[in-house]
Amino acid sequence: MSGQSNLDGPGAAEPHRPPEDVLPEGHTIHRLARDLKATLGAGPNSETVHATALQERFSAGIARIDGARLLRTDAWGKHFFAAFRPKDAPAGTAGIAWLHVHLGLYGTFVVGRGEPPEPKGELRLRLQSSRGWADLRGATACELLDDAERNAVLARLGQDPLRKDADPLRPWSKIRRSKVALGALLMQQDVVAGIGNVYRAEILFRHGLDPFRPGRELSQERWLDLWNDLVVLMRSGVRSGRIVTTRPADRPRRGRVLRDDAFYVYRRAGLPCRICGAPVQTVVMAGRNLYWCAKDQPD
DNA sequence: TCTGCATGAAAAA
DNA sequence: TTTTCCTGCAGAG
Repeated sequence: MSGQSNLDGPGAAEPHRPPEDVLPEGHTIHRLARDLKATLGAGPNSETVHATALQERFSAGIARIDGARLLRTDAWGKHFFAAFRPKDAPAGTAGIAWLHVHLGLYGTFVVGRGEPPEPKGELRLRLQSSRGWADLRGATACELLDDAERNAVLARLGQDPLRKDADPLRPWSKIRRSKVALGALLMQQDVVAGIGNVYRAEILFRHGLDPFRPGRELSQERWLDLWNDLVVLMRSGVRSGRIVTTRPADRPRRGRVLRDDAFYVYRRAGLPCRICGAPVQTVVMAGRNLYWCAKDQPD
């Protein structure tokens, strides 16, 4: 759970509980970038933002963006960036300070309008304007970067299906030569940025692909099919704030998708496959639990 | 109350 | 490949 916003519901100023089924992968971070900008306000003439680092150990230098103007927000894969112009910085692009956040496994960045709730628990960073607030907890990375340092982070990342200018042939040039299993390749952020353990399992199922098959045995046509599907699924994830990969025809109930119906194989070890009824398999691959159906993923 | 596990990734070995 | 780190929750007892 993380990167949620409560912009959609009524009473948005109230502290809210995140939906149980929010699983932060790349879509969460893109949604966060959008919500944070909309909530705090961003641009060259926007009001300044109050930044409070409540765990200085993880937030060295954050004081520099206290009273700074938020210019814009951005996401690449699972990395969140916010551009600030500090009070003492000259006009132009020089002196821009980038807040870089990576939520890791436990991080949450909760955004809300109106007055923020009383800070409690392990609050790491709070951003606040007259319009709203954003509270960060538990993130792996929370730091200020200059342009060069930000570029170094971006240089380590592969193409992000959620970015309009993403080129699927760039990851393909790695995959087509790789002996590494497809299920491991998809988790490598320098191949495709933003896929996490849920999208990995689900996209392989949707395309009938054997997670153990080496990348180089995949055809370009099937790779592009997979990529295009990823774009659709992840964009839907940004809109709804949750991951749903099952097709309506494969769900037992109509209406709002229940958590139990949202996935084909993720966390369904031992349960019957929605298509063939065979038990869903699980094994640790690339350090994470992989789920798949041996019968429906033969290729 | 205690334990283990979870959406991640860097460091250590 | 294994360990480590950050937090919150569910399930066991």
